[in-house]
Amino acid sequence: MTDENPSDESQDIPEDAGLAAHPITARRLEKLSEIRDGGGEPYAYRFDRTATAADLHAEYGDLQPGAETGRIVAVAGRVLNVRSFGKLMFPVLLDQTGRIQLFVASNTLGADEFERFGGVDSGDWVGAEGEIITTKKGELSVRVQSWVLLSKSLRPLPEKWHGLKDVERRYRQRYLDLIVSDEARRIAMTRSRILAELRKQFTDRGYIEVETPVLQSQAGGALARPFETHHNALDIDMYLRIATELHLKRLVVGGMERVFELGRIFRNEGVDTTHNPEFTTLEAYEAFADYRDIMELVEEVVAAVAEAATGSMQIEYDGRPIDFTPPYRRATLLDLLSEALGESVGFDLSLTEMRDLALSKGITPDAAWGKGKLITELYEHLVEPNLWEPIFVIDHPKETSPLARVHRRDSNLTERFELFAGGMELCNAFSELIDPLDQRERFEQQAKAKAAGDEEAHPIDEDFIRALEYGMPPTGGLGIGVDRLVMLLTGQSTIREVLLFPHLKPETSNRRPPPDQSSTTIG
RNA sequence: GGGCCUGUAGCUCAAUCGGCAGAGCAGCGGACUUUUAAUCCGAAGGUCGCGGGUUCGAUCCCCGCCGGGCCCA
Repeated sequence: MTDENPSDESQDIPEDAGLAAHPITARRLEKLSEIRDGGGEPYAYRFDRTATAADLHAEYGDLQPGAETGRIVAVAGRVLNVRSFGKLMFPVLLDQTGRIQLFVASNTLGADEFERFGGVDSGDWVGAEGEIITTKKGELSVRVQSWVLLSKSLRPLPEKWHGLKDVERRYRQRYLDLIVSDEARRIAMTRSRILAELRKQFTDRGYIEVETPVLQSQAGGALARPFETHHNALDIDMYLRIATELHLKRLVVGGMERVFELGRIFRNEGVDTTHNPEFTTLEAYEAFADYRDIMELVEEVVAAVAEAATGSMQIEYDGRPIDFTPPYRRATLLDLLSEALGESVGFDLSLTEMRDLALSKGITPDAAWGKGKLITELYEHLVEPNLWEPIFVIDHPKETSPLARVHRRDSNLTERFELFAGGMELCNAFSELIDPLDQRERFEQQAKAKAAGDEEAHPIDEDFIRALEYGMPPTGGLGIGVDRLVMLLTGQSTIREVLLFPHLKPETSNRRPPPDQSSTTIG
């Protein structure tokens, strides 16, 4: 969304006048003019790089101190800091692959070029060409024979040793975080590898990757509040999707037997360490499969992704080991609950008995809750917090699973599973509900809840029912919470660390007081 | 939504039981041809998040607001 309101105070970071107002940035503006006055260009158009930092360390990492290779390379990167001596400088360059030191000597470069290099500030982008050598102390370096300023930096970098600690600024100005934090770069790279491996796993199995609408006139496929927006030309309210489920299933109806979508969804709810308003899911649907087939699929995919991300199926999270080697334990929700309670619980209990049980565990049941909801609440309170090793929790109550197919052996239950690991729900999957008449009934129940004030209740999607009426093959479906998977595999305890740009409240200026309402004139 | 913590120099952090706000690093000036947080000398650098109140005097106490973190619902 763009904000065209010119009176908005979002521009609290000083532009030109502000940079001139502070000695550090003023000096850099001055250098910028000096470069231009001397006929130089502080912002280059391109540079021919012949080696990255990682290339050099891989090829020449074991040279002895004082080595000369005779090989000339051109490197490029951001100057992190410059250790400067009288006629020598040791700038450290950072590129996407890592660091490489430059060796800048007056007698190699010539007095004039050496002096010009003296004007380089930390943060500047520089390209340099020279021989690969090691210094007396053995540091692999490029002995600069020629260099070019690629981009002048006008702001100082955070301190080299402590880096950027201010969590808020690390999120708001992720570019700075990426410059100074190896960990921030590592997480970003690992996330990319995880996404790539997920894609590979599904495409290798014959799944077709598709894209379905983000903007919808009705948001379905999950129980959540959507973001609302408006289509001006059509003059209709629209919603951002809260799931990709219903469109993907339409595609299965259309005969696309294996489809998946890896994409962003949006839920209008609170923000905490595991929730961001927009997040990434992978949903996959496979015709002729049931939830047991999907469990096998998930085991293989998760294990492969763990291996791709960390190099191993055994990882550590929050100081505790997790082993992603298949197969994973499978247990029904009712068995797990019974185990936690020390007594057998099931739908044979009366509603009253179950409400009393809930009350005795500190849960205050809502009048509208049926047995299924009570069981789910008890399970969430007593079982979920203790799940750690990968486990498939299976056969959830029908009442709390409006999109899953009824269990073939128990009409109170559905054929559904959730994969838990490291205390987090990673996947949710079902034998999909393909009976259009059953689906309509489920929707109608949701409509009643909605009428009763449940804002997260599912709307009736007539076209989806119509699609089912044309006939959907038996299908197993799956949703993976990609951000949580990334958290687990990168060892992060908050979702904000695995999102490059996590949601934060807008930054507002505190430089000026808010407009005085009494003096505001409204036309 | 509730509780606790938090915002001070470019960065990382001190301090002031209410009385001229400090350090390290960075930056600036100087010395230095092999550094690895280089070292040494010197001079600088502040809207103490924003607004109000109490007070002779507020960065500190009180109220409100804004942002952030953690825990709980």
